[in-house]
Amino acid sequence: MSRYERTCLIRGDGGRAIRGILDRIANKWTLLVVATLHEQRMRFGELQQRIPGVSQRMLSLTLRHLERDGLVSRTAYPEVPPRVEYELTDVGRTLIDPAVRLAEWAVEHNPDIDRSRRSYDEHRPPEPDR
Amino acid sequence: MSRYERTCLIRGDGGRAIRGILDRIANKWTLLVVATLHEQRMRFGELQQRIPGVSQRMLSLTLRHLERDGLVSRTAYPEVPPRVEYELTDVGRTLIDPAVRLAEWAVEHNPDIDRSRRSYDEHRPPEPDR
DNA sequence: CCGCATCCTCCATGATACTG
DNA sequence: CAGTATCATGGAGGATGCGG
Repeated sequence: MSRYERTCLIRGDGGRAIRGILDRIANKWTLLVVATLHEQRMRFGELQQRIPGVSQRMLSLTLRHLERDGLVSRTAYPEVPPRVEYELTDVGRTLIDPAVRLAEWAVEHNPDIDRSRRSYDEHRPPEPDR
Repeated sequence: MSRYERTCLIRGDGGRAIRGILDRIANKWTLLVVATLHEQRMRFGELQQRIPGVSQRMLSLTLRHLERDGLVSRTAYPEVPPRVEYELTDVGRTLIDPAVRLAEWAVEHNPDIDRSRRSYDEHRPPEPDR
């Protein structure tokens, strides 16, 4: 794949494709939920315990978005007390791979980036006063 | 790499690494700028022409963030009128690969997701009135 | 030509409280 | 247990005008 072809995959159609997927995953919790569910199917409360810091509201919203996109399936059992289990769909599982690539990149280059930021901020000190 | 190890890359340290990289690239323009610069070094105005819809302000902000992170280098030529050229750094170029994976995933699965959304919205019609 | 300053709007996130 | 309802807030993004 040539350099030009690679950028076309990103820039194609004015970037609508890549933007669509970013709009989906580029929020605080989606990838964490997907990664957590990748280990095994799980109940709501279990998910909340395993994802430190997520609120009931945000977990609920995230799961519903994922369900709507067909990346997660939801199964409610008619019991008392209620039990609801979430599970990655086949499509949802395919998202793990590109997400892991991204995580690998992050882990590998975070030191470089942090260093660059410190250097940049040093040469252009932000508001001294105020 | 086992399934557990893969999720660890994403969930490790409570997801801080993946969140960091998402905070960087998960905005409207960053990946488009990186992909466009991947073809060749380029001036500000040329970038703006090649990225449909970007405003001067957002292009300027995006470029400065990328420069701060060390993904893009900026060269200003002391001429009149001013000329400024932007170019991916070595680190910046390494971002293309994971970004392309993501774009491939998007292109491949967008149809599935669109179908799922339509189906979901059909069975749960949103506010009929109002 | 390049790009910063200002003002404004909207949405994602979060805290809290309530319900089946 | 598994959510929804309500309210508050910060930051992303856009429009416009000025400045070197």
